[in-house]
Amino acid sequence: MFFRKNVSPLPKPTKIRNIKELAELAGVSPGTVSRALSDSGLISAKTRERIKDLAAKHDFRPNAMARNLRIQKTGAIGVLIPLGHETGQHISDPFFITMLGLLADALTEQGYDLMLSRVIPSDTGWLDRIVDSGRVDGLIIIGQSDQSAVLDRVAARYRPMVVWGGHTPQQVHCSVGSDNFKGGDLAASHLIERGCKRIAFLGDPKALEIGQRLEGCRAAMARAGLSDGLTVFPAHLVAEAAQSDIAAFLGTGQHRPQGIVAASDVVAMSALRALSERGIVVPDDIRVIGYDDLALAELTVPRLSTIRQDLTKGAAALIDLLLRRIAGEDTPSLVMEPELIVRMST
Amino acid sequence: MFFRKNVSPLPKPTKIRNIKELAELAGVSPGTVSRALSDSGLISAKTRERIKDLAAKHDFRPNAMARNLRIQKTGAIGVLIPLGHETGQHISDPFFITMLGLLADALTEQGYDLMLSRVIPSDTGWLDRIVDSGRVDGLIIIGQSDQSAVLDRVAARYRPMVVWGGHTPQQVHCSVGSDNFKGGDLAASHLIERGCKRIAFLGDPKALEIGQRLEGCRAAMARAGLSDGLTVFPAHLVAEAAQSDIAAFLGTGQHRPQGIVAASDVVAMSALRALSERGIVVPDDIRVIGYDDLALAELTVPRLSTIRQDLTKGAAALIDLLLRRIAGEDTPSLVMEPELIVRMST
DNA sequence: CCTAGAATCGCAATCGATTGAATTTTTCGA
DNA sequence: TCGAAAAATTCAATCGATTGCGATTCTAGG
Repeated sequence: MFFRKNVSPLPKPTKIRNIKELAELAGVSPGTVSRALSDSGLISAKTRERIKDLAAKHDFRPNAMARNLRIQKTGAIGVLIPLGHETGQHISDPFFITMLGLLADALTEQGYDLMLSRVIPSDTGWLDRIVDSGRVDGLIIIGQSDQSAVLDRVAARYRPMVVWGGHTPQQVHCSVGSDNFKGGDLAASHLIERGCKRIAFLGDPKALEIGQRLEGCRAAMARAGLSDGLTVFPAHLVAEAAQSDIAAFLGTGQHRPQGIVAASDVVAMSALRALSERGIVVPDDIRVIGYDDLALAELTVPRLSTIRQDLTKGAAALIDLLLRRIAGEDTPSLVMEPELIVRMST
Repeated sequence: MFFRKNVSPLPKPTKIRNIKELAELAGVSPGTVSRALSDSGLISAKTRERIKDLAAKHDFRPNAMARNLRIQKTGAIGVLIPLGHETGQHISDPFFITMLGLLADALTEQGYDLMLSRVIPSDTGWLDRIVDSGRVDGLIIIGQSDQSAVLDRVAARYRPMVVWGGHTPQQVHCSVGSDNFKGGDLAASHLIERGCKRIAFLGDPKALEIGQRLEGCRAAMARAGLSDGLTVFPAHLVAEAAQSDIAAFLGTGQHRPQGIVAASDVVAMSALRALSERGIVVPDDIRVIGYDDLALAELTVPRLSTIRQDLTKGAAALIDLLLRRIAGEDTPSLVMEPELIVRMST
């Protein structure tokens, strides 16, 4: 590890620092410049063009902070990732980047900046601090984690906030997500159809969404008269940890499950590898189904069957609802249909 | 897909909107409140505590925009992901989330916000616009992509900017990254040692870093007298695309390579699956080595040998250098040693 | 009890852009 | 050519917090 010098930079000609300087350079008042730059109809076309050209020539752009203060808007949307149910979790989860990428694109398109924060809720006021800081015009929260209470409390006083995750009848906050209960049901039903009688659920049900997926599995098992066949293993979402946990779990010889419902594709991937290393063949010996249908699901060996959540549609909905809330509207939550994707692992 | 109503929210008691209101409520001047809240020594301990308590009781936090304007700082660092060499690329690459997570943690710890932007450089002024918008105190750019010229030009006038990626002797901008040439050399040498005489390089060398890795491979091959044994296949970083490309490439029967150097772990993953589906056994038939050593590399079947870049150290260095640049220092670039990690795929 | 000097606190300018109201300039019909 | 309406521009207040400087209060020594 060593340092290398960079070629040294060049100086630069004088620059316009604010709207006032640009104004006296153009021989008009600051107000006129402001209106010209913002395409106000109150300015004659010729001076507007003149000022715009001048601004372009000096590549001047009005100060965003000053504008924000006056307008009382920041032009930024906060995207929060609460890591409550899993302290010390590093988001190695590709789910986040997929969602983040979609949000970043859509927000940029709408002219908003994206402020990213990972929050590890130490106390109950973490969300209030962010809301009251006045740094964002609205908030998108990815996953309730185990913080539903906090979300509900804040949602009661702060409108421009939308949450990706599960939906419960009594919740106050506006959410977007797939029907996790139905998704879990779909997954378990699929395994049952394939002949599985003993099924393991891998995932930590403390997170709202995952708990709902588990309930869905339970319902499917009950319907099939297999209520006793479901085992829950609260595998962590962290890939490395899940790895050894799953291996240990599957070591329980004769009661080995015939099917695995993983709480996410990443957990499923961990399971696939653990199984492969123990010489257990998927899907012949054990069938595995994931959740999310990330791009990764196509890359596993064998290709992963999974429950698809349409993240593209989800991201679009999150932003649509948020913008409407910023505009003052009171929007309902959105629950999307999950879809069973059958590939090679079941 | 359907909507569900949320429970309606409650009203709230009157709230302090600014420092002035808090001041008259406390019977002091706004200036005093400001000083009290910012722990200025010019205020007596008792009034300071009194005001702080009052602020806490009304959970009042001074407006960030106003503060920013006055202080001439935003408290935010921009993180940019240029997607130049690959139009339409969706960052499904776990590399980004790994880096982003590390940066988010470290920046939060330093009291900075993180503003994320994905940029698809349409013209040559994309970076100037961001710099001049005045929305951030500094910039971290992840990967030069094919935009080195733009980076150099802007670096000449804008100091608080650090780039993750490759380093060239003539570059103007400050960069942090591993020695890609040496990394490529390491990868190819390892395969050569294992007996490979025909090696394929998978990755698009238009991106600076990847081009350097390729050069490293070339050097290793030349040293071993195998200059003719290297084939380059410009596989896209996009997982799905890489998939079919790689499969097509490996269909070229008798000249099939004995080893594959993938430009990243994600590309390597694609290769592994393509091989597996064609019944080609790794490492017996073909050896595969990746680059990055992401968490994913532990989850592939078989576990992926790879060239490790210490992203934790890298992220820390990016931020350290950036903060020093913000403070006015002129920092050199940092080149870290890559490390060969041998697992099961070679 | 008086006063120098330190400890607190208030006053008012400032950051840079926006915008309603006032003012000046232009336009155009009579 | 005059004057009123319309168009263009200027003026000045405002957003909310920070901070140098001046004013006031307090402390303590003589």
